[in-house]
Amino acid sequence: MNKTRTSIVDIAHAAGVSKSTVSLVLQGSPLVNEKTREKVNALIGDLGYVYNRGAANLRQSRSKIIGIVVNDLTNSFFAELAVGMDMMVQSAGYVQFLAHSGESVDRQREVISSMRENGIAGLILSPARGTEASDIKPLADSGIPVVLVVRNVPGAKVSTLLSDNYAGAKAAIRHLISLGHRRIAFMGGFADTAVFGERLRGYRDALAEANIPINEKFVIHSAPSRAGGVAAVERMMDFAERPTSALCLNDAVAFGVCDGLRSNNIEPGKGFGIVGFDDVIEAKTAVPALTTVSVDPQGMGQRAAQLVLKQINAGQTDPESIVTSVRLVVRQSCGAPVKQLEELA
Amino acid sequence: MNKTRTSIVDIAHAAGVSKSTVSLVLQGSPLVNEKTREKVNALIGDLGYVYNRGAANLRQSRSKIIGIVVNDLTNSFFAELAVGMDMMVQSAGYVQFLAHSGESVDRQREVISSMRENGIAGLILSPARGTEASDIKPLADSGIPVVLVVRNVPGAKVSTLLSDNYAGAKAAIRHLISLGHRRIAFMGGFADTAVFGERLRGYRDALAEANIPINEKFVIHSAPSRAGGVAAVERMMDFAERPTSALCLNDAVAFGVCDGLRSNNIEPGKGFGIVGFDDVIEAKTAVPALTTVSVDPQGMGQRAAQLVLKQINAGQTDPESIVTSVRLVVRQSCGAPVKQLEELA
DNA sequence: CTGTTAGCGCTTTCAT
DNA sequence: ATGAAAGCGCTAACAG
Repeated sequence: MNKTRTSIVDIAHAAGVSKSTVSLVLQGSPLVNEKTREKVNALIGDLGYVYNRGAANLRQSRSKIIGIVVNDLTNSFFAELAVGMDMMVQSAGYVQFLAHSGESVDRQREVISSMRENGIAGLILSPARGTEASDIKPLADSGIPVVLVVRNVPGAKVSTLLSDNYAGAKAAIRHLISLGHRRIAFMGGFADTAVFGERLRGYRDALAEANIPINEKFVIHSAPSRAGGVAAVERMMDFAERPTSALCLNDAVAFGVCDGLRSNNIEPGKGFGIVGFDDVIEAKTAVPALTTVSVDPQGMGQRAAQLVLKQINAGQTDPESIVTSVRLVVRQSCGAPVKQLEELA
Repeated sequence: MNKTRTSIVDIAHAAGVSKSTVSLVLQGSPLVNEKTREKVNALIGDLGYVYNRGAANLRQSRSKIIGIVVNDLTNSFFAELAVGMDMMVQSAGYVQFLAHSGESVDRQREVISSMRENGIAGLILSPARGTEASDIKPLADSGIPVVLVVRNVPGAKVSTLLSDNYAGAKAAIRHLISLGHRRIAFMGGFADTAVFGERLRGYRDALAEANIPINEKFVIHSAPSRAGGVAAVERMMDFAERPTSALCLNDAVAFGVCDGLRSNNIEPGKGFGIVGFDDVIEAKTAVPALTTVSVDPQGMGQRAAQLVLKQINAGQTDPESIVTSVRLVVRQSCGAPVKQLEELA
């Protein structure tokens, strides 16, 4: 209703004190007389005063706003990630600008610069595909902490949270072993990406750890796609001694493996154990029964938020630190998870 | 790096002009000499100046920030909603505080008040269950436009966007009719909620419109749940003349109907046409093949954003207006949509 | 076309 | 324990 919001001087005037005193009350300073404090607080309620954080920010030249840019909020993985961040940010008394880049680097650039103008104290970025170091350089250089999540940006000297592919693969294989499997394949992908290498290494080490000799034929290379999954199964069908289960490079491959098995009259989950890395590529399509390995997105979000907050409070970003190793969990999606080996058809 | 960001006076000084002139350049005023403008713009680039929108907001006592609070970002419906809002908000040159209340009214209250202190120009709220008019009253009273989406808050005198249940049901029935169906059931729910009434009315009117006599037995009441869907099918199996398709009260019922059909050896989508209202209750579980009627969440988000923006620009909220009727679309989820009647088994 | 001046609402020495 | 005064970075009259 009011043309101008009631301000600190309004209530100072009404209380017959100076605005400095009111400011002290607002900050909960112990220096102020109990009576004055009460009077002031009463007036604050009566006049419907609301603190103007923008003015305070200007004066102190710092803010309690953190920026979050997510490449695809539509993908439930990233939505969960955002929720995790939200939790930490709020409980630290901050607010967040949260924007969706839709995998557009242009959009992302605009949004980041807009957030910068609005005075964010830190930024968490789940980068759009194709993001370059130069996209975040100005921000980082100006002393605003930046934390990258989920995806790496080559050349960017900022803290980054990535999932631990090695540990994830290891966990998956241990899971299969614990269910009685010994002939376990690794399906999908080619040795041309870091991700493939890390996951395969986890596969090898977990098998070695269990004294299971590695059958090199069981590492079945194929396109890291649904079609690739089908192809891998076709390859496998020719083996004299077939695997009883597989770790798939990602969920797309896992879906393809399901397809391939079905067309060979094997029921996935029942006739063959599958664990897929959950990269949530196809999260929007129907999810078949599957056991997946994935990072806990909310947990990752929380950690990311904690990290920016820490850097903000530290007053300076230590741009060299590259953080990794997010805990991975084995979880079941709906339907048929991998069964004990004995129960398989 | 710099202790203090370079400001308008720094570049004014460097350019040998006054800060007012720089300000004018920043605002793209035509009053300023071409040469000066160029010089200033050059300096802006060189000195790495970034506009301090907070200061401007303070001076003008208005902001280009809008607040969005969503009850559950984890639910893909609301995530899409948020994305739709994001689109409009950004392209209008605004930024958004976006927070997740997790269905907690307390959390929601905190978040709203925090946003208020941070000077939002408007608020879009997808209210947590149990939200009361008093939760938004102070904001609205202070002249900040508030728009409610998806859920109503009784007693709140603010603009509200709800889905049009009547039109949705009508669209669904027309769709089934266009596929050749004439014996169409309405499954799930009891006549105790407004939603049920509206959807049933749409069902009736669409049938009437096509001169299809209504068979009251085809309105099969049951719990509005998955179990209720199963029950409805069981009931239907006893009919001498069975329906060939159904509109289900919501997706939960629709899933149950699928279950029920399968246990009677009827393949849903192939042997029986199903359209469900997509309330996205089970969006996080596997989605069976289904044709659904739902509001387009992104579209709804966009409309909500347009509405707040309009009210912000109008300079005053017209608190009486209650907007409804969001367009509903018939869409197919993955798998088997409803077939032409002739193709049914 | 450009400079001067006066704040926006708050915090923060520095006095008192 | 409280007040006076200066100033954060910007805009908006109003002069010139």
